[in-house]
Amino acid sequence: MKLTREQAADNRQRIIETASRLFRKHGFGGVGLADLMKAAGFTHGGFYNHFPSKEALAAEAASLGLNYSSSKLSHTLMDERKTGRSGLATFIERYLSSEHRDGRETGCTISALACDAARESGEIQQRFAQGIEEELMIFASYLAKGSDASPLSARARAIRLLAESVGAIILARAVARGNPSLSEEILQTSRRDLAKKPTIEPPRLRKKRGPK
Amino acid sequence: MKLTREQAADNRQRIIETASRLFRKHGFGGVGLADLMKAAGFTHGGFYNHFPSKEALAAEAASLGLNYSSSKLSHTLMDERKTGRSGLATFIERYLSSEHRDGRETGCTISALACDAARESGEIQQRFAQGIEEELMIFASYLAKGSDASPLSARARAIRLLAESVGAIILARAVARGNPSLSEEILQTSRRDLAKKPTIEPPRLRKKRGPK
DNA sequence: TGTACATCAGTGAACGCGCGTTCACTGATGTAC
DNA sequence: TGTACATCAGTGAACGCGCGTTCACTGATGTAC
Repeated sequence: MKLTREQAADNRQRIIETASRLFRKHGFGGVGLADLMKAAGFTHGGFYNHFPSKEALAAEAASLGLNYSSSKLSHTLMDERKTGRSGLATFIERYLSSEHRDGRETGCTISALACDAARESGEIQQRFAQGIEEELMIFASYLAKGSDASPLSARARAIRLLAESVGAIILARAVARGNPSLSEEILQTSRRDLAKKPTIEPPRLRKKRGPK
Repeated sequence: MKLTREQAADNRQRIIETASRLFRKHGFGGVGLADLMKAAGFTHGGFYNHFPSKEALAAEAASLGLNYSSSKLSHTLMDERKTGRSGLATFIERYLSSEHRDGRETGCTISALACDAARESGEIQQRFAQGIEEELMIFASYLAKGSDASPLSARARAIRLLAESVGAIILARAVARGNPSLSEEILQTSRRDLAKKPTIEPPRLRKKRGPK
């Protein structure tokens, strides 16, 4: 029952794609290989024809998800020329939506698995580092364009933007079924305020409240 | 070998404290009850004398960790009267330190377990919601004090502050062993820029770069 | 206050189950001649 | 181009292991009288 090389490569890819989705949904430890292979349409014995270990698959699956997110982010930001709408605003609206909160399986790999990655091997952390670095560069290049901010400052703003986006959606997910209105509030607040470029934000009145 | 009620209650508390540490380090699924009970100094058979299930312990352990964080945060912010240093600056410096990044076991429960909580039951998510709400109120009350910002705005700023803090340390942890310098950069950038109150941040020069 | 007994937090062995991994086997593909 | 054989991606059963949970048992505590 040997397959053509092409078919075998396709099957391998299908396993990675399935793993990428299931790991995002349940965590690296939350899916067994048997279920995973079944979801991809195979029996679980054949797993080791493609990968040396579950961890190796986890690394590939992480990379796949991270790469997909990067290219999607890049397109979202660049599309502002077509749509005439701020690419950053579009990103924020989508990323901090309740659909994205409820759709870990098909959403951002960083927000779905960053906590798990903290407990994983250096190999997996390297994949995350590459994915995060890629997204930071995309954000920084976008932020540097059309402003006189130095590249350094654009880089710093990219880091803060990613940190707040990831942090907000993780918080919203952590309370989604425990306090839905708090979850919505977190998303709404972040959506509303992240879209404001910090530099456009009007300086607050400094009328100081006297001591006592 | 029955114990006094007081001793039994102490033992129960010791199990929760041990669980709180180990869950933060390894995740809810990353620690077995046998290891957990052993770490607390017991054989694992006695677990069900104290808790109906592992999940029930997870909920108690989450609450314990979250309550501890809240009271620590409250003290850090209030201590600025004694230390003469901005309580917020002290918090940020500690929270986004490499020590905290490397010390999940004794650090913030939200940043250690928020991703896991997203996959857990409503019961555990309720505990997280309570803990997060508590921290938001502490931040908001601090931010509202000594400024003329409306309570609404203080609340919004509290949400963003928590989101960015949590997001930054989670990102830093996800790449700590895969790209240590990126991890440091994320912490440093967030430390440096989060400490600036957004309103104090000087408006950027608007000298616009001409098209082309 | 003293005695008899129920309580219950411990111990340690056992339960079934699902895990990651291994293995013998299959049979169409790809290759050597 | 045709034949003989090695390759290898599948299948499905099995491996040891650790998991959460259960259970019979222990014996000092706490209680009823």
